[in-house]
Amino acid sequence: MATWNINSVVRRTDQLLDWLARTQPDVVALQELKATTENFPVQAVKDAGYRSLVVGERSWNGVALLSRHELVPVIKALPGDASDKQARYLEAAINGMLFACLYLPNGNPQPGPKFDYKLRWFERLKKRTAELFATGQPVVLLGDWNVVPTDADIYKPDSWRKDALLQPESRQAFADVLAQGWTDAIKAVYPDKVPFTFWDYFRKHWERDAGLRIDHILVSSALRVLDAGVDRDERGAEHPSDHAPVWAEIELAEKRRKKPAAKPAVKRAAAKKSRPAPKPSAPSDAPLAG
DNA sequence: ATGCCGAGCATCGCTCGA
Repeated sequence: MATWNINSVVRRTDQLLDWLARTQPDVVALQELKATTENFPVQAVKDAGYRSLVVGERSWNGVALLSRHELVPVIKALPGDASDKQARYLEAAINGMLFACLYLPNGNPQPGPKFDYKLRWFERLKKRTAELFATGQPVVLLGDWNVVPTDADIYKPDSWRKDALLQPESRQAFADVLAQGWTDAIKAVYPDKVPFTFWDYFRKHWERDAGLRIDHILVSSALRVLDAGVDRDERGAEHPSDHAPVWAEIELAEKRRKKPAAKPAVKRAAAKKSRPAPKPSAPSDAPLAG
């Protein structure tokens, strides 16, 4: 499975199709479609082997879930404020698991009404994720969280200190979600030095690997993370999104008791940890996504 | 303090993103 803030699905349909064909994730969460539901490339995605569930919006926002398997809609908006019409949240059931695709408000400039909206949205999200975790069912939260969780998740924290993504309130809200019991998939695989997921278009930040980690995959306690990573090559492509896809391989936690033998996927994850993070120009890790 | 880049559109100048 994977999550990708694609920054216009119309502008980058070809890149999306190439990436799907190459990496073949089972489930994909997309954010910042910048397209209405009608303008989403449903047929091209279908031809690539994926069903799609889209909550679009003209010009801004927009989220979608793609799946190779049957995809049952659960909710198409974050509960808690019927007046909030921004297309930022979507849940679907796939293969007995629940997938939530979220695009958390950016919140800049800060302070101000946009930051207030971000924090209110986060409070609504915390309620929903607490409900989902409490079911004990396998649940995955994927998306652009617009939060740099700690100073270790950004190239140079002091240069972004006033940004909404680094504010103590934003970080506390993210920590509150994690404290419900979720596992941060990237952090689980890279406990020491995490890979970045976003590099803005300015000042050759990509070329300098001056990035941020703001796209996150959180899994519930019914699931176990086998491996995870970032498809950095997509950020180095022609006319790229400013975000790279983040992927994770998971399995049901109960499987561990049934199959105690070591799995190759686990070995691969262990080997990956011992390597230094690749440079932007280096080929990305094998982009297999469960 | 600002623009830097890139995308959408009520398009050639603004808003938004992060």
